Amino acid sequence: MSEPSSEATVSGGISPEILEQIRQAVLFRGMPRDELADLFSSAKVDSRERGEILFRPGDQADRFYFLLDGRIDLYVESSKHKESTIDLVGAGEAFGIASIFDRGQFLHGAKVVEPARFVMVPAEPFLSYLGNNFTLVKSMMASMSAHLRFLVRQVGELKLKTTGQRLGSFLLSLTDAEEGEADVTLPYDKKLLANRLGMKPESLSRALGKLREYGVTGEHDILHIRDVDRLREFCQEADGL
Amino acid sequence: MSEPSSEATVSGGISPEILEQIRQAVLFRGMPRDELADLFSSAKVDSRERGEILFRPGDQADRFYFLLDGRIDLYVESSKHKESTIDLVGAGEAFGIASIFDRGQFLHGAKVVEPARFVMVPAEPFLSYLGNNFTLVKSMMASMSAHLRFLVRQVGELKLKTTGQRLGSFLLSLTDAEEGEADVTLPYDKKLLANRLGMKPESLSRALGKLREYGVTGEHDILHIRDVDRLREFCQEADGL
DNA sequence: TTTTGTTCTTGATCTTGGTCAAGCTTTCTT
DNA sequence: AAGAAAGCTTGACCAAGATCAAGAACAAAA
Repeated sequence: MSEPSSEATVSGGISPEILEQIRQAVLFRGMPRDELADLFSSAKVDSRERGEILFRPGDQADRFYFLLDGRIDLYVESSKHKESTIDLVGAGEAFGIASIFDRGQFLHGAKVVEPARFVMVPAEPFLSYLGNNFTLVKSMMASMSAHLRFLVRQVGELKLKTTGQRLGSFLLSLTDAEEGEADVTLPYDKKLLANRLGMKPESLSRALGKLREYGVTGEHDILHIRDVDRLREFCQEADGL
Repeated sequence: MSEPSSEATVSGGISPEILEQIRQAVLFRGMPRDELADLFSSAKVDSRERGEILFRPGDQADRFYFLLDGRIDLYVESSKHKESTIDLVGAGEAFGIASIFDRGQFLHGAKVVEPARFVMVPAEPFLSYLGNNFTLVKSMMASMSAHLRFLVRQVGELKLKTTGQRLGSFLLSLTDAEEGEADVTLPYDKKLLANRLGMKPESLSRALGKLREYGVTGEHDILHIRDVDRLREFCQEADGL
């Protein structure tokens, strides 16, 4: 199920439209257009179908990616047969950047789960460019710290929260509402979501059932939270609390 | 059980001996002595007893630490009553650095588990110094990537390994041996280790028992691995493999 | 429309690891 | 040395979630 496979669509340079899209991303926000063009001069746009693998954990990390469209599953594997989703990245996000600083090996694999169009950026010119641009350095550090925070949280949640609480926390992360009611739309299908949350699809179903007691209703991928506070309280409560 | 508490030992500047010790650490390896002295000019040496807390998750991150002696537990908390160890740091390691890039808040808390002597470094002068030193920037990025790798691995292990496999992987990480037999010494007591591995002390005991079937013997904190390959195989095997 | 395949849910059962309780060392106090 | 307090292990039980199996809802294809 899925191989590196031959290239599907490769267009040479980067169009101004795409550059503009990149300039909207947190990481490159507001960079001068010409510098950005320079930085991405050796980048390539490409696209891949569902199931294809961009790189595996341990592959040589001489490049990073910026996702224009679709969705990518970042995963680790324990054996050939079992893999676990670390994060799901959507349009407008960069991925694989941290790996190029580590030891030239990708920390995780990347697999297409929704047909994806992306920019592939070679590491070398990028690295030498970084030396002259401390602003970019700082935003990269901030971005890496945010990833650290994300993972630190995830480790904490895996260790001491139930399936219901993990799902609840995830739902809460989808809304800006601080109190009262809220509607959220699940950003990807339940099989992916289950894996992302470290559980089986069956358990996700049951977790959703349990949340009904706490005011979460709805069908398909659109859910209604009757009381954000109430749900938050449930998600934070420890057993003997 | 533990409060920020008043300062125990605070000596003004940083002695040349300590600077030399810092210069041995990965992060600052081989930096010119005078630059290092400059960088740490506003740092302070301090020490704290077991149980004291250096900072809590969410505290303002206007500083980072370098541990000279002792041991620190980096943790997250789900409620007031439950906390989970993210990592245990030992002498010669820096901690809290990533947080200062994020949003000025510590990602995790830090609690002394073995009487600790450390250097506290204010963030501000450090940050402005970074702008002129790309070498340091790169080693910091590498260090943050290493942390990311550590956490990515941990998430993967928590999601798809059993207690026995997690303990086995940890033991393997303590030895350089690629094959044959090996002796390892547990670096901290079993209660801490259990929490670090995301399980209860009772489960750690039983996990150790299970590993006996795979050639792990010994008493107290000194263990003998009869065959590293055999253990590694056990740790990587998925159920249906 | 019927067929086929996919996603999601539900139920029954089993495994893992947590909880509670007891006992055994080892170490620290006094 | 005696007592107290940790640290560690073991056993009995329980609960959360995985697994297995079946069925419902829905979508794409014939």
